[in-house]
Amino acid sequence: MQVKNTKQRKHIISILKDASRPMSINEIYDAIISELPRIAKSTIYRNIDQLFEQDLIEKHHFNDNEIFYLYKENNDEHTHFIICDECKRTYSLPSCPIHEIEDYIKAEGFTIKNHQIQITGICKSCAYNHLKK
Amino acid sequence: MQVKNTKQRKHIISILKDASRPMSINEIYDAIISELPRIAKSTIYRNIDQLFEQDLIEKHHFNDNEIFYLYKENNDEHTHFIICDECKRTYSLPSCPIHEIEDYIKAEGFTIKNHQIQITGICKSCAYNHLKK
DNA sequence: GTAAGTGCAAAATGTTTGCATTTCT
DNA sequence: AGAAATGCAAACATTTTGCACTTAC
Repeated sequence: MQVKNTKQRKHIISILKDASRPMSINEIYDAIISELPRIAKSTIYRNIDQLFEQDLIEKHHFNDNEIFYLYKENNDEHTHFIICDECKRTYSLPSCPIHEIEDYIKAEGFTIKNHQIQITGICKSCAYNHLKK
Repeated sequence: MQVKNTKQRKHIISILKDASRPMSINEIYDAIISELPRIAKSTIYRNIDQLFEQDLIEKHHFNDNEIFYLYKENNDEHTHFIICDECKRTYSLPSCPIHEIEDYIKAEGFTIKNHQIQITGICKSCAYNHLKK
């Protein structure tokens, strides 16, 4: 099945590429609607599904039901992030912790397709600000 | 606000306590329906919300929208899970990969409050079923 | 007795699907 | 021209809400 490079698709990709953080369907929709006022949300769903199938984007779950999508190219070195609950700044991890247990998982006959890590807490500078108060 | 120990609540808690893996709303519903045929799903939603507020259960997201709930008491040893994209069965990890990098994170002055891991893929038996076809 | 919780139905959300039409190639 | 994608509306699925009734305390 051949993928066609429609203007809707181009817009969606360009929005995801420009984003420095994972975006939800609604955020993508809001970002695109001014340029393509007639775009249907189903078009975004279908494109997102396709981009995921093509392994061009990754899914990120944060708090609740909403799923956020990140263009993989923007996460080349396979970085994971820790997020400060207060200032929402992200800090990257020096390595992928999953790597450590990959062999075990493989040995169990499980093939990893995807993985995600969320670490939240309080960063150094927010903790410091607390002390000052 | 006082929490009442209704039979619905007791059943939900007992199902979660008996479960060795995180369960979805539908799984809880299916497990309970034979004993309480008139229970409404909204009752389960409301109880789950309450249990979460009370910090008795934790939420686990895997790849798609469904959220799975695990009784905290059952996860004392701090287990993480991997889930098969196909059969949705969960398998537990032998150790917490975050532990490995905890020292690094602490050294950076970051205090971890919470963390989550999602690993998805295809399990041994689903892969085997593919081969047979 | 009273506040909290339940069941039910309806509403609100979020996602998917069918189909006629349009757009890429 | 033909396959793939779109927009729209309707279908589906999931979660939340309003309300009269029931239950735990």
